[in-house]
Order: sequence, then C-alpha cells, then structure tokens
Amino acid sequence: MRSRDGSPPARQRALPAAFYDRATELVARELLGAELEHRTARGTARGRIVETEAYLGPHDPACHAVAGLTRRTKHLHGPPGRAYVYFVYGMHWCVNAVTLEEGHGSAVLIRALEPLVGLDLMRSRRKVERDRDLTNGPAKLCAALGITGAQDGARLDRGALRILAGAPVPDERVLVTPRIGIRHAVDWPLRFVVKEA
DNA sequence: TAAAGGATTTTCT
DNA sequence: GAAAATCCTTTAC
Repeated sequence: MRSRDGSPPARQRALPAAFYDRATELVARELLGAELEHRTARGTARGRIVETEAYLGPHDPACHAVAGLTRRTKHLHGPPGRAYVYFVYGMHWCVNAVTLEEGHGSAVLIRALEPLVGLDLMRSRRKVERDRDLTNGPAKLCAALGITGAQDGARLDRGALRILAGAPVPDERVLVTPRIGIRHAVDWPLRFVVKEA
C-alpha cells in the first residue's frame, strides 16, 4: 500500500531524529506503539513496542551515564536517534534509543515487543515453546531480532535497524510505574507498558 | 505461582 | 575484583 506521491504509508515511515530530541520520559511514552525493525541477510523481523524504560542521564543513579563517557557509553552520549546497544550478565544484549542532545547521556530502553513480522525467523533465533515468549524481555527481543553490539551507534531513522511510526496508544491503555529489575531503584515513574487487551 | 540461584563475560574501579 | 538496565531452570508452597 502506497500513497499517491509514492511515499510509504505514514505508519511505516521511520521516526525522524528530531523525535528523540525531547524529554526522555516523553520519548519513552510515545515509543509505545512504534515498531522496531531489523533487516539482516536472514530476513526482516519487526515488532510493536509495548514496554519501555527511561534513563535520564548522569543525575539518574541507574543510568549508565553515571560512569561518564567511557568506551561502553560512547554512543549513549551520542546524538539523539541513535541505538545504544550494550552487553550484560555475560550473555545478553539490550537496545536503547538515545534521546536529547549529544553529550547528555540519556536513552530509552526497549523492554518488550509484540511480534509482527518475521515470526519464523524469530522462532529460529529463540527456542521457545510459545510465541508470546519470543520478545517479552529486553534481551529476548534483541535475540529475536538479531541485534548485537554490531548495531551499537546505528541511526534509527535509516539503515538496517529502524524504529517506524505506528498506531498511537491512548493513555487509558498505558501503565506507568517505576523501573524494575535494577539495583539503583528510584520511585520515579519511568516505565511505560501497554496493557494487554 | 513465586522465589531463589546459576550462567557467563564485559566493564570499570 | 565486584557488579551488572537478564534469562532460564529448579525448588518450594
């Protein structure tokens, strides 16, 4: 399906870099409903973003920017709209979308997707019994989409790893809570989840 | 259904 | 040398 001028339909267009140059909590909220897509030689995999977490910068005790500018956090401090992909617990990758101006060190962690495209490819990358377990965690979705450190620093508005605009999620469908699963917990409402239908 | 513990290696102190 | 923005399995109730 294409519009008259030949451009792709709006809901398949990549979000522009300017989308990410705003308050990190707002970007985290508005990324719900957008679609994360990774195109590789093995094919395309895409999912709808249904859970995010905001990491605000060096003043946020749980944000990797507290370490300052290091080799690991180089792209976290990069310009808005880049991927920050990091390795944790000796075996897992997690992907973030960098927010705000270069040097700030803030980002949104993508915590969960609803699988949309490339289900067979996801199943081949993750051996799970139920499809609902393919992408319901930040490291699971990276495995399902084939995201690794090779994508660290990639532009999200063009290229193989992109975030596409999707159907907006109304407020009544969004649950807002503090972040989970981290050592330096704070009470701030920085986690955004699309409630199940 | 929930809680606990192990896997495994990069990163920074 | 310690901790880590996790996942999976096992164990307990």
